[in-house]
Amino acid sequence: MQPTRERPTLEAVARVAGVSRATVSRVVNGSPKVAEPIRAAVQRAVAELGYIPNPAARSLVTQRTDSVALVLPEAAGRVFSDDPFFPSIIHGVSQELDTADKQLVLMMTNTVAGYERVERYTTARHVDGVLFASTHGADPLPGQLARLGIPVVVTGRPLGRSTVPYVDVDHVGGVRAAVRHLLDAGRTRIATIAGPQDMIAGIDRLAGYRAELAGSDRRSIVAVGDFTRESGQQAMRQLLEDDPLLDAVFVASDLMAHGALATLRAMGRRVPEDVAVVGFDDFEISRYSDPPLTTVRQPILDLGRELARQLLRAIAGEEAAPATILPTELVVRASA
Amino acid sequence: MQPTRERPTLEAVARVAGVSRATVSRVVNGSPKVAEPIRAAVQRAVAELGYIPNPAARSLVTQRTDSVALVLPEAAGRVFSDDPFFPSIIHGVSQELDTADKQLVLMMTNTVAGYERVERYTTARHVDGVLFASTHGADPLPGQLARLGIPVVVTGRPLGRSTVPYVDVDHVGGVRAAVRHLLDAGRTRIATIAGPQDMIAGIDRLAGYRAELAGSDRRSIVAVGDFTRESGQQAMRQLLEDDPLLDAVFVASDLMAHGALATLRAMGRRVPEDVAVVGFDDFEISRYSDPPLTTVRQPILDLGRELARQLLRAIAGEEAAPATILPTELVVRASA
DNA sequence: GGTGGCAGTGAGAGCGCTTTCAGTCCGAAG
DNA sequence: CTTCGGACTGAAAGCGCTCTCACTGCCACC
Repeated sequence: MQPTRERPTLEAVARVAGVSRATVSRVVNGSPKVAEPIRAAVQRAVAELGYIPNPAARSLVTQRTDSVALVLPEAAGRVFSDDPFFPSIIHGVSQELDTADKQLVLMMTNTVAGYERVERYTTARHVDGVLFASTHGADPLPGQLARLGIPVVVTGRPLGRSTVPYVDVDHVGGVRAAVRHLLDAGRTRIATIAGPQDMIAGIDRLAGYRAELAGSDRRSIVAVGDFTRESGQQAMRQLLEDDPLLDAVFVASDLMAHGALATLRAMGRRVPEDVAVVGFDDFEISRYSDPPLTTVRQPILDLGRELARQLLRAIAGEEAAPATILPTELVVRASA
Repeated sequence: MQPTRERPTLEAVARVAGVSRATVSRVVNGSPKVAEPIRAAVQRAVAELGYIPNPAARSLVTQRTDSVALVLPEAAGRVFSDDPFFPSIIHGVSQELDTADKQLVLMMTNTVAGYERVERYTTARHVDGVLFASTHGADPLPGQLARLGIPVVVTGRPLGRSTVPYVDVDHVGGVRAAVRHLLDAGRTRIATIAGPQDMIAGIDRLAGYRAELAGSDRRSIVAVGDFTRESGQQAMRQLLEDDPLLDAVFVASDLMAHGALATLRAMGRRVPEDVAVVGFDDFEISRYSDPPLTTVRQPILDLGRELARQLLRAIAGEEAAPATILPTELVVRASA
């Protein structure tokens, strides 16, 4: 429409303020070595012209972009159906980045092509650092970028030996508390619906279940799901078939727990009278299920924030902690 | 760590290929006017050096950034608790942007400071265009940016007279179908839980309810919520108090509908025998409620995609459609 | 055998900013 | 009254890329 009014440049501001470009630059970037009256004059000129620095020009010379990428695997529907995990991560990351005045570039991938795009984009130094959330298996990209000297932080302890800094929650501790709760309540046949065994969250939660059970004389009864509601439904059926007399089940995710609840209801089991159920996540929805779900709370928002914080630290050149573990906590409601 | 190996520049590639920078630039950008043998030589050099163009340098001269911003209001918890609306929008936008090889910069705001950041960032031409999702009331920023000549598209018909292009769903049509369904089933006292009246979605859905009811001899019974589960619970109590004999309720969002379901259960009403309930959204969760929720499906993913598509069109200089309306559809399940 | 025209290529001028590096100007010290 | 140092300021060199414009061959045409 409008002939896009010329955006003022440093040059223009310098002219108006009667100083050199260098001085304006110093004022804009808050250098301390500018005399007060001149600083004021420049600021007046900046305000008058509505000057805003051109980010491209700036990053061309500074080699910084003041933005970071958050890479999410766009795994089969999981990402954004009704699983609030990624949204919370995004939210947390965004909050933290805001305070540092950095931009958030979101990248979702599943296809090989998309993967390559991420690689190109990040190695092109289009961003100052990269965050990876919830990668399956042993993803090589984080390590690869790290080796190129690009700051990287991932969620979840990496599988295999990787030296990439990560942030995770205390899966094992949370699960053990959950299973202990079940044991303390006198439950004798405690089953579990585990998560995918190519993700650290799935692996660790199963390990926690086994570890706590090992201290008792109960045997383990295991079915595996993929964190989705359907898989929880399915796995619960399996479990009931394997041991019709089970009286408790620890489910490795809230969504699967809700699936399990549905199956139990369909099979005529009362919760918690016949079967106690404990989940893992503490999603909002679990406060409203019937019955409300006892679950292990993991601080996902904080996970996102911590993730960003560590990356910012690395970008600033500080040594990032190689590992940060956030606490989990059992939230007791009606289901167990 | 590693002394960040020098990234090769155009210059380096030109030297290796034995041509000028201009020619390399042409090859990299796919200009057709380069002789085949030279093109091949350049491509070989590019591959050999692992050359990736510096985006900052490029956008400094082209005035393009190949990225667009998506602005979300970080309204009181709503954004990312367990409401999959924004996640779906993001997902849709992201998909469409991917195919155009553009980057997605996510910006969340609620504070005035954040708002100003968005303004600075977007007017600094840090992005090629801006998408706004679900703004409350008559937000001035979209119009303001549009006036600066920056491509903008918003979700939801803007309140007030604004000329900003928008994408929305057919709220009224969907609601009318829902209410008609209730009427056809012989329900006589049909109430509604409306959404916030400072959002077009809230306004239009209430209008649809009134419009359809106007064709019958039924009177309207209205309570207002804010799209959250809690407000739905609350509003349902209100409604039951206002008219203990109501036998149906159209709820303007699925989350509120689930709240209403909880209240109805608590008050001893059977659904759908005593009270029929219809929601609006068709979130994943509504397939699993007890009973499964009859609801109006709105294609949120498509909304996001269309949003991005319109913006890309505008960025490409094509005339964007001033308004795009996506269809809604009644999905009948057990609750009505 | 000129003259045009065209396809392909290269030189060079920036895009708007940061950052040395070399002053300039003063007050303090000798 | 020099001399020095400190505190500022400005000139200018790029950062890596695109794109105009001029130029070189070459072929077609009269």
